[in-house]
Amino acid sequence: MKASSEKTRNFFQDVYDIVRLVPKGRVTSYGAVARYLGTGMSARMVGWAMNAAHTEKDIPAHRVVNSKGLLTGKHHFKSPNAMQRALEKEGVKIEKDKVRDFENRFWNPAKELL
DNA sequence: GGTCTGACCGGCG
DNA sequence: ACGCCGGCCAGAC
Repeated sequence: MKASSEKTRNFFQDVYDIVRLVPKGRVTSYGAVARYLGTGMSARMVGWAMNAAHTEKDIPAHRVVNSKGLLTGKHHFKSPNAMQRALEKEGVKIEKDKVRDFENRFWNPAKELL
């Protein structure tokens, strides 16, 4: 039986892996990743994992937004505009801190990684 | 070992 | 349309 510490470690690992798999020009939501991991409603954990991730790991956290397509995590980046700039650089248009055509740009791990 | 917070989500007034 | 509320999980003090 694996220790609970290893379990949590997998949780972070999974989040990193999924975010890394997000193709350019696509965005995903914390809730979507959370659901894919089976955490269900605990989408907050996903964002939390990101906080530790984007600083040291090469995680494109800028491709992860909330269910509304809002760049909620931009304030946690080196610069608040860094996230928006990164997304626009990849072809994602941002309008007032929210992703344009969010539903169209949405990348569902549970569906794409099916 | 108890308490608080956190890059969320969905529901309700 | 907007604001407030609880819920849920895991880590930090």
